[in-house]
Amino acid sequence: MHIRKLHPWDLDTKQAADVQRELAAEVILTDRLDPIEYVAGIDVGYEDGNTVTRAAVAVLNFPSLTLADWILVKRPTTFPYIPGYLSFREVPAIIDALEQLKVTPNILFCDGHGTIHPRRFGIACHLGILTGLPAVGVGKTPYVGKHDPLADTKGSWQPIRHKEEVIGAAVRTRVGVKPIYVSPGHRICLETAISLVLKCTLGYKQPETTRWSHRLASGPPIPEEKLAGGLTLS
DNA sequence: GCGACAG
DNA sequence: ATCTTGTCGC
Repeated sequence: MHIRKLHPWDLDTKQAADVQRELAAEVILTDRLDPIEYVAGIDVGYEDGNTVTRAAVAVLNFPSLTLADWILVKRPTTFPYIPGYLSFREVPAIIDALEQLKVTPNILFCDGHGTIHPRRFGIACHLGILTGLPAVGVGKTPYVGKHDPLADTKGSWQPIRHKEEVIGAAVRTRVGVKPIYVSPGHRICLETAISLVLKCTLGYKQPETTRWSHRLASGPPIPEEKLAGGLTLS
């Protein structure tokens, strides 16, 4: 798939913030989805004391959630982790991975936030704008904003507000477990994003997309036969 | 000025 | 993110 090159990556935080404010204006927060046949999970891991970045993408058939395609790429780490600028550290490697995919996904599920961000431009928004694809942010911990307590039932959720604005939601995907944080990245509204995340979630806290990509990016090497295709995470 | 701070 | 022991529950 082809990805737009809208700006350089070797920027300081001042310049990066300008890029974020500029591109945030392009983000679409209403549904402009194509029929969903493939859902991609994206995650990044690190090796060798953070000097090597590993970007993984797992494309699952929807709604069966079996593996349709996957890719894992490694490249030198070029940007430090700075809250608010995660995409400048992880997106370059993710782009390398997406370009090598054989199956083009209809939507991207990113490990990290979308509009749950100081400037409303988290990594899911950045990937959505660069690829032009619908994108959703799926985070494990809160970042900015507050929300009321969640009911302890599967599927319950509460809006997250920041500066008089609803920017995402805390979603309980499993009883007795802390919620995950969902926010739109691009071409999708919050309610649809939550619904889709729940449809991709089976018996675990994280949706299957995240579980696959996380295992590829951070887990031990996976035997070829286990990745042959059409399989379910075990 | 002080505290908080996605992965 | 990564490292890493012990512990609780199905």
